[in-house]
Amino acid sequence: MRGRPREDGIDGAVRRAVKELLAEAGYAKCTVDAIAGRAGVGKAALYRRWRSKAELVFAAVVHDDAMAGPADTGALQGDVAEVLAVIKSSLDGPGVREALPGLVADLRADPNLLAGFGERFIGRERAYLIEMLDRAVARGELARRPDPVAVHAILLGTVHTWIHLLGEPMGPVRALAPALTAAIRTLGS
Amino acid sequence: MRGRPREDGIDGAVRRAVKELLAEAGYAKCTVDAIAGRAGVGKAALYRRWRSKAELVFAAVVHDDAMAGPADTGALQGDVAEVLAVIKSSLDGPGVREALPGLVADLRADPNLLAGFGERFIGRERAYLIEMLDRAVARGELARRPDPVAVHAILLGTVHTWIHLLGEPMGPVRALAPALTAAIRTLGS
Amino acid sequence: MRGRPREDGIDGAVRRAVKELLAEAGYAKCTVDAIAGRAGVGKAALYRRWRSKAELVFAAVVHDDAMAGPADTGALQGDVAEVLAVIKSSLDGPGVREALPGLVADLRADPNLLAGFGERFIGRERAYLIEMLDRAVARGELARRPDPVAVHAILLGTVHTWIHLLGEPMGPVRALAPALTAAIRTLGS
Amino acid sequence: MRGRPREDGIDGAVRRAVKELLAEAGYAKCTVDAIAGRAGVGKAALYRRWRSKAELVFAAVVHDDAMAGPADTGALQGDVAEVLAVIKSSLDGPGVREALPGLVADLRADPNLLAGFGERFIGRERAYLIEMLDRAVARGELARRPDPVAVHAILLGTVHTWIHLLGEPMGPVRALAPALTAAIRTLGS
DNA sequence: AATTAATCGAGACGGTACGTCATGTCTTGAT
DNA sequence: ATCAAGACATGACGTACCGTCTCGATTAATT
Repeated sequence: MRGRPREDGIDGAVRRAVKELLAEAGYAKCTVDAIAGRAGVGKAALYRRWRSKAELVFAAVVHDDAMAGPADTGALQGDVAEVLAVIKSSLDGPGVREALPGLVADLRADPNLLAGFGERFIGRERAYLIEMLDRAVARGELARRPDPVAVHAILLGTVHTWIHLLGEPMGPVRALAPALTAAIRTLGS
Repeated sequence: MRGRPREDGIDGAVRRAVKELLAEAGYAKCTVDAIAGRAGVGKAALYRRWRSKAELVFAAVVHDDAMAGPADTGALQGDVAEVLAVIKSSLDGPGVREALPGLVADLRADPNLLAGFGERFIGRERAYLIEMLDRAVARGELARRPDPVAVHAILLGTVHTWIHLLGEPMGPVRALAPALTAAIRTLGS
Repeated sequence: MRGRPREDGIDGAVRRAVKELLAEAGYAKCTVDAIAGRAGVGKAALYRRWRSKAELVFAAVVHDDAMAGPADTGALQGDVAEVLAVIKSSLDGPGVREALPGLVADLRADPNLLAGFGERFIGRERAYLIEMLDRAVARGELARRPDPVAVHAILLGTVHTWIHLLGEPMGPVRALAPALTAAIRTLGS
Repeated sequence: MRGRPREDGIDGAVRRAVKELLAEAGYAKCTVDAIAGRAGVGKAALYRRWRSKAELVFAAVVHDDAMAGPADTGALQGDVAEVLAVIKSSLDGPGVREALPGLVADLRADPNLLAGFGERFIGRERAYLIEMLDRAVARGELARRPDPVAVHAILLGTVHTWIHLLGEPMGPVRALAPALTAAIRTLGS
């Protein structure tokens, strides 16, 4: 016997409720009870799916369809511009802006969460970058592949810090592409 | 009537207690009650000195001598290396590593805190960078002064994200100086 | 169309499970889920038979043969002793001791339940007492029939309170018969 | 250093809130949150004073001023009438009627509570009865002192069961005094 | 034999209460 | 006016229970 299967609509309703509440009220006011109420769902259904509020919000906000796949523009600077756009969209969507700092803070407290985040978010982005760098090497734009961690820090870091630490509006991300491409070229020379 | 003057040893005892608790248990377990207990101090004494837990931990963890002043090395790349070193030391000290994500999260929740932090930390660093960039323009290394916010995002972002988001050990920061200098040159050309 | 008939063994398995859980853990820990699990039965099967946990436990714990029928001993004091014995056996069986206070509490909360209980348990006992009193009047032992509610309160109350409120072991119930018979005689004089 | 002393008004405000809620909505709706809200008190203040909801309601409902002291009327039947009145007032006051079944149920679950109840309520009442019986023996109304537990069961049980189990309105308790006095006389002959 | 319909165990669902914990404020008596 | 101690209001968290509902499988009586 398998028992009653989990209802389909709940995951979606919860994700929607989380994003709405984050946008309306911020991470602090985004209560588990409020989420359940907004989604028309009992708290038990939430904790059956996610082990804590952090996991719940994380799952709602880190959308799986981000980083769909590497886009090959034929030149390193074009690829960098693409990556920057994807990174920005994944850090600046509705809800993410408000949630991310709180989420990153919760990561430190829960090793399980940290591992999941590293694997699902950082790891996938890293793989994308490695492909991009390897293509540039194959094309002859880079003499050797630079340390992917350093490249990751430069690209993700610039966008993430601009949005979440400096607190100033960020213009079009493409404007950064030439400068950051130059940095990558220096690392790969 | 001036009343009893504030006791001297409290600030130091509190800073020590905060750092110990951060190292032992992380930001979440670093409770205000725990801090007061560890420091042998009443909570009122804490809130008489700092307005919130975030201010308290911030004061305990960010050393004021971090941004002592701009060091003029005579060349842009040297200045960048200096700045990176200062940034890293201010983000990677004992306690900061554990505290910073939680601190940044609290910042979002409280606009007052955000303003204070922006002024005291971001603003000072920004001023430092502007001096550095102006010197490079004067020297002829840059055709014009690039947007300081962008430069700030690149330098602070790379270090901050490497340490606090990627979760991988960061090598000597000087190795990044050439690449990030190249980025700045591109922005200022 | 009649569909699949109810399985035979379920009632018995449930009663056994309820009694075991009451004895092991008391009324509070005697959860509906625990009962279902112990009896190897789904919760739906329980709620198909009884409308609430209170009904379920009540049915499991109160044996229907308790109030089999009035026993005519030929004298009021003998009848009282019989009634007391029946009352005690219905309040002191295995499981009842642990369950009754919780059951009575649930009764207060649900008027439907209260009505059902009153009819099935109190009412039947009351009818028995009325028969007994009428026989005594017919015999000439009582001048008139006293208020059956008062008699009920005296007989049931003494046993019920001794067992469930005073918390002290109760000796043979026959010892009480002369005293309580005297009380009834006073009421009926 | 002793710290801030507990506020005086809280105990009283809580007791009042509990009684009001019990009278308005019954034991089930008498939530801890509702009590705290009605009393204008935080939940922490409640759990600082009582370890559970049961202890809280118990303290609010079992008033210490009940059973102020034995009243000597000069005759056993008068004393019995007095005791019955006191017992009834302690079981039928505002709030008690609704709370008692739930409270008695909770007693079974918590041995600490059971001990407290036995000592503070049953024990005090028992002592009262013993005095009453000894006076009757001294007066020559009884040949010997009957078992106080049996007397307790008869007096408390009749009233308690009438109110809380039979669910019928109880007339003036004095009407029971002659009958129950006869029972006691029989036990003490 | 095929259909129909009520049952079965398993377990997810909404609702609601509980008891714990953290923050920032306030109140003692003492210094 | 400050100190240590600790009580206070507020409000979120995660757990537990109840009674309902849904699933696929099983079982008989009716077609």
